[in-house]
Amino acid sequence: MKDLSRRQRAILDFIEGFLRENDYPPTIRDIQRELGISSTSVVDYNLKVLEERSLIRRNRNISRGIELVGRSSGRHNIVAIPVIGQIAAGLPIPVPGDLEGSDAAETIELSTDLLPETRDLFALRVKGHSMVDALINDGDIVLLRHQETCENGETVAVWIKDAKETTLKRFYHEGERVRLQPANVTMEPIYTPADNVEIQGKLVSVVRAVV
Amino acid sequence: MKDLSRRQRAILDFIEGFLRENDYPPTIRDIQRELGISSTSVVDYNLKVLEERSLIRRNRNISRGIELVGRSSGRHNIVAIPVIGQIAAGLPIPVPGDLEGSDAAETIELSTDLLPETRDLFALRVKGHSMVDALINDGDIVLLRHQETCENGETVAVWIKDAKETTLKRFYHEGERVRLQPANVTMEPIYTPADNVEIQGKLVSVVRAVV
DNA sequence: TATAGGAACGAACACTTGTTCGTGTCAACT
DNA sequence: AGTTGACACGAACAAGTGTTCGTTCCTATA
Repeated sequence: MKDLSRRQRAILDFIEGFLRENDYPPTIRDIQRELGISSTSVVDYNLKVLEERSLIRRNRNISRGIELVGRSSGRHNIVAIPVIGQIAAGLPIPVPGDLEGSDAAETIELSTDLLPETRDLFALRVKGHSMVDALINDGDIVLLRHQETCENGETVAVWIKDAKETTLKRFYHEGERVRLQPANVTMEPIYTPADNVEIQGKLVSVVRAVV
Repeated sequence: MKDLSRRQRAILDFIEGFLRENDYPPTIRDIQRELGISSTSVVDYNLKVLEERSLIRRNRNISRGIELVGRSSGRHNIVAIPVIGQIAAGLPIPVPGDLEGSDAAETIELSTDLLPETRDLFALRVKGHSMVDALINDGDIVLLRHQETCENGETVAVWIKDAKETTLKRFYHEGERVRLQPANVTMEPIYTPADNVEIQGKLVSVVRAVV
């Protein structure tokens, strides 16, 4: 494939920047003015070239109908997940009261390609070192999906009633009892009666920002 | 603040959805058609109301000049970081050859509020369990900033020459030797001569998508 | 030198889109 | 009944914007 001309690259860059700034695409005349091109038809000509190489998509009969195909600055599949509290060994985890309250205190934004699905998600900040056996550190953010049951082998946040603590383990039904298996393969599982645990949510992702 | 009328809420919802679909804002007539409103001036009237409550921003003299203020579907501070390879105990990590090659194989998108800064970043997928002492699991993605020196206490990817392996540890200069401290507090540090290590990059973040 | 095609030019044209204005409806209040 | 204000209507207008077309410039190739 032939290289883009300098002008075509400049147009592409401008569109990208414009979209980043403005939330709406530029017009042909915006491009013309910015690049000092004397005619709109030149812009149109070059846009057609860009379109043929499917670097952009153009929506005819529509003003400002330019979309970036590479979408590196276009629309993202981003979800904002509310960080509704903390999770620590000795505390029950907060209940996702108003998942829809979009103006919550804090949110974490993740692209959906990291997430199998995005419904019923909430996030908690980990306090303390009680979950190092799940390879989760103090200060990490865990993403959970709210659910009260789970399949064997899923990692879930469970409240252990008699010990009065929350933990993150792989969960296995084994008849009358359950096995809670640490993610860290070198550590031993916990066995406890099935009615001694309450599943709080399923672990979906862990994000650690290193200071 | 008074409630929005049903019509105003419908308009707001439509704009939001349209923006999610289309990469460009709707026109007044798009809104009119969708909501079955008989006149563009009604839409204009209601948009003015929405604007007064600063739920949207309107760019006059510009077609499709509607921007959402809540920006829940607006522009995000998202960076796409290239996943340039794998990191494993026995292998040197790949060098970020062409960081600018935007059409690389895979990228991971993160919002910048998780990242102190976004320059020189690259990502590696972790293979194997050799980094559990840094609370990093097989399959995790580590974000590194390319640098060859570091401050005491920073977690860095180091190549240990005589052992011929890569590891992620907190790094401390201690005179002639260096101390490599696992993140897991229960594990012992490694001491080795300073000229036996090569710093590959500084750990910035860890992302784990749980299957 | 002649020719062809890529790239650019300028202007006119037509469609798209926001704005305005006079009017109408309806409920709440005086 | 009269008044007011929020909301809606329809139509005409004006500005914004994409498209088209004839033309020119330039370089490569025969």
